[in-house]
Amino acid sequence: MAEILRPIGAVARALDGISNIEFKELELNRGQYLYLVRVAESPGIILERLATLLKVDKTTAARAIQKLEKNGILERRPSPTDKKQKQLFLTAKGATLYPTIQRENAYSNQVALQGFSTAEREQLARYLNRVEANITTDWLAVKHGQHRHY
Amino acid sequence: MAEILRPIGAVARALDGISNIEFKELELNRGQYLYLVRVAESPGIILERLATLLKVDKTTAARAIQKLEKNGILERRPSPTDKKQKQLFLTAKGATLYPTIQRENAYSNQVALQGFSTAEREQLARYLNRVEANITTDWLAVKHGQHRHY
DNA sequence: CGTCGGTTGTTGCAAATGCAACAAAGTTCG
DNA sequence: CGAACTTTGTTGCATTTGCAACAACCGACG
Repeated sequence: MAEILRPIGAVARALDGISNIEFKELELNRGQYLYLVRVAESPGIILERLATLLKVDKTTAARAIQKLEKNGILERRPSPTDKKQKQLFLTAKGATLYPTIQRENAYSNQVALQGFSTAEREQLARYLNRVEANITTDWLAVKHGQHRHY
Repeated sequence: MAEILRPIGAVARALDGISNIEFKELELNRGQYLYLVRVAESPGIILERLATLLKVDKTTAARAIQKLEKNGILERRPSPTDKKQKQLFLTAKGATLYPTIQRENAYSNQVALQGFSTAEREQLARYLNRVEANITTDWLAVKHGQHRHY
């Protein structure tokens, strides 16, 4: 059976490692760029949804967001419809960082896809979206305490 | 341009999160399973190579290995040919954990590839190996302090 | 031989990560 | 309504993670 776990893990760690090093000069700590871009693209998003999108623990996301808020990169506003929720928005300062992150990510994406034809790139993207959908179910289940039997 | 960074990151975090939760009952802490399987498959491997294979910082690998040694899961022996190097081997205890990890990983792999034909699975695996090769160069360069311009 | 660049491994910080356990607000349904 | 369950967010703790900086060894080249 074809094995995809290892290259996916290795590529993800490599790309994340590169980004973390490169974003130090933006004074972004490890992982923070992930949250920043998602808030930029979905203003008003809430913590729980962000954590689910990124597949990180909600407490991890909570603290990353606290840090970003303390550093003046994003702000939290109480949701008008649900007092539990806090909506997330970029500050002006945060908005200035977004294009740089995008440019870096686009570059890494391009490096990752070197030698791929347009058709291959699109096919790979479609495959990966299917894989993500496949694994999301199990991720949520295991996160919520369910046991898988194998 | 097709975007592959995000699904790769999300899938990797999801799979890693699942494995870490499931391997708690083997008394393996976060990430340790990665090192264990590689040592199982390449007895005598050294730290530096392990870190490069996994795309983690060598200090991270060093401490994971120290912990695994302390817990009696693997052992380090001085290399006969190079006094700098320490070769890694599983202990009997470590060897008993390997099949379980393999079974879990195979299951996750199968879940990830649900709905994929055999041909699609193989193609995706080939694509991912190409991506890994593409990104490894940049990862090594950035890790060694080089700047990319984009 | 000896020094000098590359390899391999280690500690010292500082920080992120995530499981438990909780709190508070919402929702469902008798 | 109101109790039970779910959603959303938070702290406490233990741990991993990784950049700097170092030390020891190797190998090549004058």
